[in-house]
Amino acid sequence: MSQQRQGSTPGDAGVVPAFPDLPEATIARLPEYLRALHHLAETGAETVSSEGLAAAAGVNSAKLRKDLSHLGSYGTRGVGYDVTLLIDQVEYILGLDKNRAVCLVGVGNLGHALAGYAGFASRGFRVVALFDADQGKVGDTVNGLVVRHIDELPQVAAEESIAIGVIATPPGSAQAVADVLVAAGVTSILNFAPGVLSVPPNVDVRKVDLAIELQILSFHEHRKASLTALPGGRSAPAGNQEAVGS
Amino acid sequence: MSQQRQGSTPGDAGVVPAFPDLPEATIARLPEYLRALHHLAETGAETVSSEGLAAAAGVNSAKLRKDLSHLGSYGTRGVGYDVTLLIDQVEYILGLDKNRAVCLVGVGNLGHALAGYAGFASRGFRVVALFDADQGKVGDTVNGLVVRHIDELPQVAAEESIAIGVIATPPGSAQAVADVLVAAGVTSILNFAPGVLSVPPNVDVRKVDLAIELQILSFHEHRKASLTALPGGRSAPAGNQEAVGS
DNA sequence: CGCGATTTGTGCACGCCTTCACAAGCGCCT
DNA sequence: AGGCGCTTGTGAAGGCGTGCACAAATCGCG
Repeated sequence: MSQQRQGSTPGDAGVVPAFPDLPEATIARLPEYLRALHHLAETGAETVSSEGLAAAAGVNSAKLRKDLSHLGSYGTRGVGYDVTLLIDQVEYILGLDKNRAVCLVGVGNLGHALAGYAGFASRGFRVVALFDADQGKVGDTVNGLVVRHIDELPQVAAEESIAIGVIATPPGSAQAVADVLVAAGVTSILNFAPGVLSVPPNVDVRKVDLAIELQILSFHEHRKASLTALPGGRSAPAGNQEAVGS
Repeated sequence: MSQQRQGSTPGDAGVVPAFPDLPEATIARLPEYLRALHHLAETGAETVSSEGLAAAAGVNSAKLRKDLSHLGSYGTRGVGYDVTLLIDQVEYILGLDKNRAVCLVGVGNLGHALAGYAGFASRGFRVVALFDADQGKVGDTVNGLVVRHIDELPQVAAEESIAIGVIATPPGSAQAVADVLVAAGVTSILNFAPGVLSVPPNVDVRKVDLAIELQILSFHEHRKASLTALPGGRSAPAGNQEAVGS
């Protein structure tokens, strides 16, 4: 899955959450449902069946029904789900009704692209500040935002009440940046740098490693190649003799 | 998990794979182990214990041992794992011993960054061709590569024997690009465009949606906020009366 | 007003994955 | 050469997620 997850602040034991504790797998699919719902709303659909929404989101209809049932009963039997009602409900659960401020650290190759990524703004996230440790980049304007030095992060984070930080630095700087973010009160981090981040248990970290995705695809290429080589009849690549040999 | 997965070509039933069919969860972790191993090798370590490698990769030691046991016995009891031997073995399994050619379609904001992403080259992937449908971008040079028109994709893919394609186009163009890639013989696709791709069952698709990651973090922010609101004693956000009401 | 068509919500079983706990094996020290 | 400590590899148990299949519920029509 290529992401870290942290504990769930069991500090004040005894106080029951009073918040729908959805399965992680369901949470990970809600954004996909939301995207499909917005697409349906644009085409003027009033209601959707679980079958239709499931197809639009690329999942099984039974899975979708079970996922949605976890947030309550928002469908009508015999009819389907009210599109706009469901959109509101999913956005509420995901906390997207509040416009969330995000800061980005590391205005390199990737950070530059992330700062201008339209998909963030269109889904309720505002990138409100850019930081970098390189004085040569401080002062540059990227997508209408001025790059500030990372030393200003604590002050800016407090002013703008930033709760989510994105790390797009080289691997060597990632842990130090994470420490600064945590010290500044950031409680959610999206990390694009390879490697494992160490953070306090109340901070959530999600990791996206672009190279890992390619490596997983490479494995499947390898598997497919070794499969088609045998029945196909071309020269098989000598199996795995030099690799399996003890 | 936010990714699609396709069937496993059960066409020629009866022919046994003769390839270690690892659990998907294990495969997804192998790249992380590999990165940790390379890091250890750079520091001059000869061997690692499962405990040490697990810590470096951010997982449980029992999980790591079970994962590695699926590829065979490459550890020595009482000592640990030979770092270089394990690197070779994991790279062989992932198919990284062959230098894999990758093409990238969509040289926009994100595509520009991906074309220059150092993490690809450093892990055995060569971006050998860039494509775009916009004539205004065709001819530009990005990271030493000339952007070609997408109509040239089939020819170039055949010449360079490209098996992996990366889609970094706007959502509306993603399906059309996927169709072109599949027709050109590409059998693995890494898709950065939001939405569901429809491809033949022998093609593997992995999806990375940057906004989805933020939305998942937003959910956890929402959850954490609603948890600390109750015991803390500030004004609770009125529960979910307008949301739960039928 | 009742009936049938349709679709949601869910109990249940199955399979995958994780985690624990421990036997088996290896090297080192005496 | 023997024993001791350390580490791997794995059997078993538990938990989580998926998918099936069906009862419950709603709408529309006659």
